Amino acid sequence: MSKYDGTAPVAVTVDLVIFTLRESALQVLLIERGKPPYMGGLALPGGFVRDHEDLRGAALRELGEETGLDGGKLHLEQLRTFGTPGRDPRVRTFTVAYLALGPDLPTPVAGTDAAHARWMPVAEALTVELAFDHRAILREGLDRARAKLEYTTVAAAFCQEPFTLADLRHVYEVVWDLELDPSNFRRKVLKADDFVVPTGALRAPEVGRPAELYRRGRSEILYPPMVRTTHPS
Amino acid sequence: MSKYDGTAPVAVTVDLVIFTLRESALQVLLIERGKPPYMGGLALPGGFVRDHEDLRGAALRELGEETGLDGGKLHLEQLRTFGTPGRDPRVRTFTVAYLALGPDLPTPVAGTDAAHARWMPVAEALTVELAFDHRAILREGLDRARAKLEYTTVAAAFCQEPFTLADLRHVYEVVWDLELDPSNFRRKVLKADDFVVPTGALRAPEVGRPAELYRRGRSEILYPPMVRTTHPS
DNA sequence: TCAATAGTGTCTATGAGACAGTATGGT
DNA sequence: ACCATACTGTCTCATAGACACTATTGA
Repeated sequence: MSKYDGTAPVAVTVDLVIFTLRESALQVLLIERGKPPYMGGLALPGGFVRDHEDLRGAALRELGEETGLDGGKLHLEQLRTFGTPGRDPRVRTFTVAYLALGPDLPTPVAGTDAAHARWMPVAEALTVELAFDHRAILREGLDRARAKLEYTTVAAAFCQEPFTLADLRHVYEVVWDLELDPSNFRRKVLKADDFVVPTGALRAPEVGRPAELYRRGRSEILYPPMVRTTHPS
Repeated sequence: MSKYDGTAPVAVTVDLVIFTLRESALQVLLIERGKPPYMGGLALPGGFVRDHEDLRGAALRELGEETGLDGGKLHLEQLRTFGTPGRDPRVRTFTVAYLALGPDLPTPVAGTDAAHARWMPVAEALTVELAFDHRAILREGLDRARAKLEYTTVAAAFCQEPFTLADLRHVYEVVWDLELDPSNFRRKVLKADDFVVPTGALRAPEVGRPAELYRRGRSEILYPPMVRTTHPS
């Protein structure tokens, strides 16, 4: 039996991997750190969990502070907890990572905590140096997002309502970095139960035939799943 | 900017949802608590994360202490972190839940921390009262295990090597609580790339034709996935 | 021989990839 | 008229469910 009682000083934080689609690229929100350690370096947004706050609540609060947005409208899910000793040089810190997905979010507003926040394409963010173990967290967020497009309807979380099937297809194409056949994609999405619901309205693009508009349906799972591989043999 | 620095007293623990197959039932390891709170009540095994230990390491250590088994041979993955204020009446406690899967594990040995540990069918464990929020954690562990059988090869983690395809099929049948067609199951498993590898040996059952024996293959993902629904239409 | 389980083969329905063809807007 | 994109339909192939059939053991 250990004499351990968990009273050694530890800190618990939440860190956010916030993805959006901007300019046909998957982008992640990063902040420039205003204090040590890693002062001036780039990091995922996040902060301490407060006394009477649950984990999701802390994530929602940080989301609001960093993006100026009502987090209640975004998809938010817990990713994983990171707690390797030494990941924060100051004190033993456990961080509960969250993944947030949303449609083209506003550029963070000056005069708030988010003043030093900016969007960066994920492909680029994975190559630059990030504070702490944030690169690994980002990597896991990306893997999770990619995987979840397959068997859930979260792709629609990237779309501003109402949206066209082409909008939705672009989400898959950008996140998975491949091209999908428009007609097969359409057949699959419309056959799936309550993935999207038609509004009856149309949207005229810059060129070409106007497209039907949809909203997100009630279903959270996508069955049969969308397949990423063109015959993995 | 918050004046918060995370120095309020908090504890970080790991809790384990350990599943095995015993007597054709999915069972979970529970301990009888020897101290308050919930003294005498049933709970998931777990304990404090130590100073120089990472989260997975803490989970492996607890696994060894509770089951007397080398956790390195089991499947172990992080489930989710629970930290709602008040979930532990003593102090703000965050618990990182882990899911462990293994073949028919030994009954915990007396004279260790595991002296008050016992296996209980999951169906029953979900109906009895458990300490803290352990029922919710157990529920998530079950959901995760069920989901992962679909698109990963973890089902084999429940089988002692070498095993027959019938053994493997029983895992699916017990965890999913349904019956699968033996021949279609066989075709699917053998067609999947490196799910199982033949040993060439046979095992004679109590009755019937001897079955070919297999070991776990290298693949962790199962593609195409095993489907649970008989045409969800 | 029968009972019981392992393993093989086949028919059919469904769904995905490929892609031709039609519809509807702007210029 | 033409172009670009939305949408529809069709052919083919791969895979899953259903299930008949054969194989191999012990009683």
